[in-house]
Amino acid sequence: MKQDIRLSEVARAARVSIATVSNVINDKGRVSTATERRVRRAIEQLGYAPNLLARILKTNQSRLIGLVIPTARPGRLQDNPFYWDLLAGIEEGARDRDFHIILAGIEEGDETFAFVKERQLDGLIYVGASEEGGAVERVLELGVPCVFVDSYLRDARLYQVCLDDRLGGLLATQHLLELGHRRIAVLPGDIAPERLHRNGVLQERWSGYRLALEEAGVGYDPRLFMRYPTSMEGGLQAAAWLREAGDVTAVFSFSDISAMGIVKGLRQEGLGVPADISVIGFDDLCLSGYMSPALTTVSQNIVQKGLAAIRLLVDQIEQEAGFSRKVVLPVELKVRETTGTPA
Amino acid sequence: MKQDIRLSEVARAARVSIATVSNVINDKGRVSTATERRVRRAIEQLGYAPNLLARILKTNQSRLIGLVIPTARPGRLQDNPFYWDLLAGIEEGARDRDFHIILAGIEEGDETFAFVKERQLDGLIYVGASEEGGAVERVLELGVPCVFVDSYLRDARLYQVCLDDRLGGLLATQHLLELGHRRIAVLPGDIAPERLHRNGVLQERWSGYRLALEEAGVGYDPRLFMRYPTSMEGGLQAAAWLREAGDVTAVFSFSDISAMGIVKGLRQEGLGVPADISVIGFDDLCLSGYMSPALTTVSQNIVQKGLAAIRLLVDQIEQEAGFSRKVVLPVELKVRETTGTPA
DNA sequence: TTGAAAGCGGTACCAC
DNA sequence: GTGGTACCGCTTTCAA
Repeated sequence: MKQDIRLSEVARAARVSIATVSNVINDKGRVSTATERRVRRAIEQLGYAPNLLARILKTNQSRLIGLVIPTARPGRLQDNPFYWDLLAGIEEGARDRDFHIILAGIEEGDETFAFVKERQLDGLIYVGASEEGGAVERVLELGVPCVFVDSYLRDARLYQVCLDDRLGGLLATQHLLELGHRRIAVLPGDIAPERLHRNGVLQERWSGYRLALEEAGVGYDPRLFMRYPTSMEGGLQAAAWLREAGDVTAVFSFSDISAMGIVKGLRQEGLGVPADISVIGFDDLCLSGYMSPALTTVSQNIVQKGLAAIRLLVDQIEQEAGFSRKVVLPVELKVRETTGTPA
Repeated sequence: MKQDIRLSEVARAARVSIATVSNVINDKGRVSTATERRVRRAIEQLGYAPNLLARILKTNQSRLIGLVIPTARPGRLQDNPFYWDLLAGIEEGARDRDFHIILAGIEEGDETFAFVKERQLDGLIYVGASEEGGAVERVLELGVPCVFVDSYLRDARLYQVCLDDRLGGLLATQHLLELGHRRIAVLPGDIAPERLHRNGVLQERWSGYRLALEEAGVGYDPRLFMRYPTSMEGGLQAAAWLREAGDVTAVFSFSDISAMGIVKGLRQEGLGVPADISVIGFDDLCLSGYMSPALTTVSQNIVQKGLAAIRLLVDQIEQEAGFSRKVVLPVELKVRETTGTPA
């Protein structure tokens, strides 16, 4: 659709030059009150809306932020309602600061990020980036402000938003220990123990788990390390394994979604939660508190996460150097119904 | 960030005019194979990416679609994971057709939709529009292709994607009737019976409910009409009411999210599901099948919904007039664990 | 205070 | 086939 009304027509209607109209629109000041009023009325009457594209072409500021989300990674987006909350926070924050969000689902392997230059994006929020595959390097090469959310990046120069994951791991494990559990299985996700250190988030939660164990003088048993995908399905598989294990009385899942699967699976196998096995998750999805039984979990404010990401990004874009490149959000233990004293 | 490499530099490197480079880029044909190769190599070597904004300014085609989502309406977005699935479908469809999605959370009351003209959007997908407040009229005035998803619009000229809601209502109710239930409560949402006709989706599901009752020769009792918000919280309230009602043996909730709340609430009140009361929902969220007990529901393919919306929109944008303005997606009854024979 | 005019980076028409 | 050039709609010097 073509521009129906443009600057020149407003100018004609107000009997001034286009430069003056432009000055009025951008509040440049140097316009007499009388003319300004004339111009504003003309704008009003004609229902003029400026063409941002033309403006961007000139100013190189698109006020457009790309939200980069790897798709088709099993156990991530499609399966995890977590992302909806995050998105809500990001959109809201962007709107408040007069930015728009452009959605970019990508295949991490072969994405060139051409759209960033093509559409002159002001910045990027990259959710769940991984260090592998080189996608992150390619993004950085673009030279565009970028914030990584829930990514597993060890480079301290990058802007990141994450949680106090270690504390979360600690709190969850301590809670189970205090209840009297000693055989506490752990489900980080679909990852081998020796690769845990490459994944910041999981590594931290893991450290918290180990730390709590140590403080309590409980030895760590590597056989209690489970490896299943971060999804409802993965939780189901973990439940089957738990049943075989026999002596495990509690599980710490690093995500609510798989914790839900575990609870579901355990019950299907005829085991009681928390009667036979206690389950604790991580995330506190909007649904977690409403399950039956309600899930005990480590809570994070996901909407806050989105807001923080936007803030960090906009500060970069507008050169307002923030103090820190990494925002660490707090966690909170929410004790509900899936944990109890061991049988 | 300023354009690092532009057409003119590619032209210089390839020793041709910018017009020729443009012709190569846009596959206009009229270029000799030799020059084309030279140009392509220059593009490659310089890492040139065209500036879409400049192109759009000239061609008026932004290949950008606005996804309009009313925010802050309780019981909608924030609370309902449903939208995440929808979004995934829309983004995927858009990507396949080389469009990008720009997210626009709006307050339905006072949104002017200025961003549509400002950013020269090619089209709009409006999720959950309501006939009230005049937002729809304002959108239509823009003269931009538009598709309404899950909106309650009676104007047959509008492009819409929805479900076979009536069939869904019919199937759900028939299922309960066949199990032997006679006192079947219904929870459409936070809406009065006399206003139901203004809301296409709910009205249709309602018709299905009434129809099934009629076919089975079961009289309709208006006291079984519940009115609570479409959210987990609303379901909880409904559960409290059900307990008071006493003789109700089954409930049909028009959304999974409130059905989950009902199940949760009922159990808290000490009632068994489905032992005392059967519950059936509508949506089939990704989590619904994994709850304990798993929710019986009317299933819709939400991702398909997103894809259909994009198709309908792109057909409009590219003038490929489709047959029909309204796409009605199928529903399917998924019998799981929350329904059974009455006590 | 106001206006004329030179771009921003492309597209497309029209000569050659 | 190829190149010159007039726009697209706005911002921004620089003069008047």
